[in-house]
Amino acid sequence: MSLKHAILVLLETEPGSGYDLLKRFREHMGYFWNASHQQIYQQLKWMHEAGWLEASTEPQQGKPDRKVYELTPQGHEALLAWLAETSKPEKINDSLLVRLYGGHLRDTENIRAEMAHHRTLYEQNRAALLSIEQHYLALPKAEQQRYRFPYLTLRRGILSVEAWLDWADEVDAFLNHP
Amino acid sequence: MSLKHAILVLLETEPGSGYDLLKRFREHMGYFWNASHQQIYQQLKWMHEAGWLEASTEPQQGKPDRKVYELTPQGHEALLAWLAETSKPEKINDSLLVRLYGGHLRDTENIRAEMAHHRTLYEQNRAALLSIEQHYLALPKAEQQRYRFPYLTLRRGILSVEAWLDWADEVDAFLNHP
DNA sequence: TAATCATATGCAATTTTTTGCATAACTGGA
DNA sequence: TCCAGTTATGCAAAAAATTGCATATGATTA
Repeated sequence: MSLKHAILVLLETEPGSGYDLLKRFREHMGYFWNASHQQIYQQLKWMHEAGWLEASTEPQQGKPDRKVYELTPQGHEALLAWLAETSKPEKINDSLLVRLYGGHLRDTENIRAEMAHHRTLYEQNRAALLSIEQHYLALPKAEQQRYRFPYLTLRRGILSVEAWLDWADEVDAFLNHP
Repeated sequence: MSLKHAILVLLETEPGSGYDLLKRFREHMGYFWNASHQQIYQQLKWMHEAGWLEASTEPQQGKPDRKVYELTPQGHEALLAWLAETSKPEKINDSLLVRLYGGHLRDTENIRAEMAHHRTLYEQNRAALLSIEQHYLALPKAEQQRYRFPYLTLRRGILSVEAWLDWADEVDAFLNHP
């Protein structure tokens, strides 16, 4: 219900194309928001038709034209209205945990392998997030002030990934002492 | 894509009605799986038509009949096939963080109130999870062994909620020292 | 040199989820 | 006694997300 609003937040900071948004979701919001390119282009189309966004076409040689979107006053209004709403708690659907819940039906080796695979992904993710944090902490105070809210979301990502890894340690210990 | 499989896992442990499943999701899987009653009844209908489930109708006086579902051999097969698949990382879409990312457009009081509201929910959740854990730890060893996989998912819930609360402390400190 | 990855966009069909409505009785508290 | 909550199920429509397909070029790498 709020990919539209996530897009509004990103475009309010800086105008961009669908592809730009895809990269921003992946690079800066990967921990708390995920969207496919199809989803993004669909929503941009809808938002443009609804008058939330204005599009300007940048011709490029050899490649399809880049469509750069930015907020209209109506888009800005829609964003402020959404920010004023009361939010519902996050809806979590984590299939890894469903699969572990049914662990008695599985081979322990299979569980171990799945955990190891996810651990690798989480460790890569942690490294990426910590590197972004280092970059932020090296900024002058004025710049830090500017990115203070994105930084808070980054901290959430870091604490969350670390909690996952702590849990994975518990699971490994558990699987080794049945 | 896997509410069907979450239902299979629950029904494999113990047959039940749609309403039973709703309660089990809420009470035991609330941390990692959420589904509405409409969604559950729709999926049960599909799964029954697909031959994954067998239904028996328990007449009740005054109330609509209770339909108790249990796995057919095909349902069991579908579950095992799903458990053997390699799983994708969890898809997280957390609107609270999108809203915080755009915090510069908001009133600090509004952010504080939203955080306080979610904190209350997480604290209640933590208390509930810790109480289930105490219950588990009081069980005789044999019973603990039986519920070892659900217990691992419970630990995930606990670590995860605690990480959220730690983060909320950071956010509060941050909002008080701008 | 072939294959893959990154850039850049989009349609169409299907599946999944959400929202709104509908029914009906029992139970506990203000 | 009324009101809210719990038990118990479901349909229909709309919105959102996924999957599969389609196009086209430039850069890197095996």
